[in-house]
Amino acid sequence: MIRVLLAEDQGMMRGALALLLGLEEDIEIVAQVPTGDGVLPAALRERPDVALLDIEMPGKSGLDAAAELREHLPECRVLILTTFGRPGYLRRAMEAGAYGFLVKDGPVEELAAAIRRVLGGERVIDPALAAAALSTGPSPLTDRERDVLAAAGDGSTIADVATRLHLSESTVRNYLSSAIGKTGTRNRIEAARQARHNGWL
Amino acid sequence: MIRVLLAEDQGMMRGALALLLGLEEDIEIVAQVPTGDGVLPAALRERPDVALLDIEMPGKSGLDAAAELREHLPECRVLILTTFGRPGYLRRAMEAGAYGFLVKDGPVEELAAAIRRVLGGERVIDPALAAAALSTGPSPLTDRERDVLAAAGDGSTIADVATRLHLSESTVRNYLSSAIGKTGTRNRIEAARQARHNGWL
DNA sequence: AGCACAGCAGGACATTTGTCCCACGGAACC
DNA sequence: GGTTCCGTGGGACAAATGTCCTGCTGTGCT
Repeated sequence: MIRVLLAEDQGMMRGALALLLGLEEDIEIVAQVPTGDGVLPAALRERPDVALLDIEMPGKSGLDAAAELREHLPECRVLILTTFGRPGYLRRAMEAGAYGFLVKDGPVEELAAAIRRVLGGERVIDPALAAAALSTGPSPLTDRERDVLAAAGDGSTIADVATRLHLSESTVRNYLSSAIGKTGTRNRIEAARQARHNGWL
Repeated sequence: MIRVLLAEDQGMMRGALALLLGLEEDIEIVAQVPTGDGVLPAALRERPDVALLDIEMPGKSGLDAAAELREHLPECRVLILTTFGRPGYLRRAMEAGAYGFLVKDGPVEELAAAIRRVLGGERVIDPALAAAALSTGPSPLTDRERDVLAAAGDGSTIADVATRLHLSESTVRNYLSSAIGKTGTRNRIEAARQARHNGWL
């Protein structure tokens, strides 16, 4: 029996996947968690063979959870399952020690197959996505540029961001300008969109 | 047998739901479509009893598809299934003649139950969501304000929007200013966020 | 006929945003 | 010891944005 932990915030998706995987004779869902923070405790308790992690979740992201798992439960194989095939996500997933990266667009049959392959030590990655990740390259943004861009992307003014990050307005302007330059966009909104699209935030 | 049409763009979700509903003894998935445009043709061909429609899909939205169904196949009951419980979505779903409105957060068991209830002529709506929809009120935006806000919310400049909508820059500025005022926000980005959040776009 | 309101457009003005300078301290890497 | 980044700030300036006003048309309602 392959013991699987399932982390996914959307109730219906989580329930459907659990039910579905439960139908496989060799797979057993030993834990279901709806948040990123719940992953490590549940994993330490249940010791699953494979962790199936969504990225966008309340609390910690699935990528952060993957990094935690590698540190505290390295024998547990991580399989990322996400809505968005962002190049930066794939890159970060690999850096966090994930064994596989699936997008939710594919057919469901892929899922059980991927779990088995990952358990066998194989890497499971959509080739097209891998190519995109390589051609996009790593994020050109520095840490602070990323922070500022993330904080400014929701319509906050420069003054807001400065207050929130304890920076001067000048500094915020400078980081934004630099982020806009590096992303080749025309303003902070496009820059934030672009960065988000690439999985850089 | 309840004949169900399933429209959902995300492959894994669609597959999982189809499999799941197929397990129910009284439910049969007679069509699966990944786009809004595919709904009506498939419905006319298969004559389902219930149409289970996602809202955010490529092509037509599920809300538009619901309106089409009411016109061309009024005996088919529409059940909206969406990720986002936006007040404006619920309002528009009701106006489009939907019988039920479910968010994907709930448990999967809800789904089959909702299908049966909708077929029985019952309305299925999350009470909390209904309250939110009523308290939020209808969209205060005029058609053009909505168009302009939607076109400007992605980082486009005023000049871009003016060109795209064949308006003068002055007009675009005026609509934006008015939309910002009506939403009680500070700039176009916040206004667009707010409007999107309420399901007004 | 009168009124309100949507759609459209222009002008004037203040504020915000984006760009390009400069500067300083610290860390990392020769 | 020098060089090159990053993080942090300031100032000056141009461009974009947001506000407020005026004006015109058409439609619908009373």
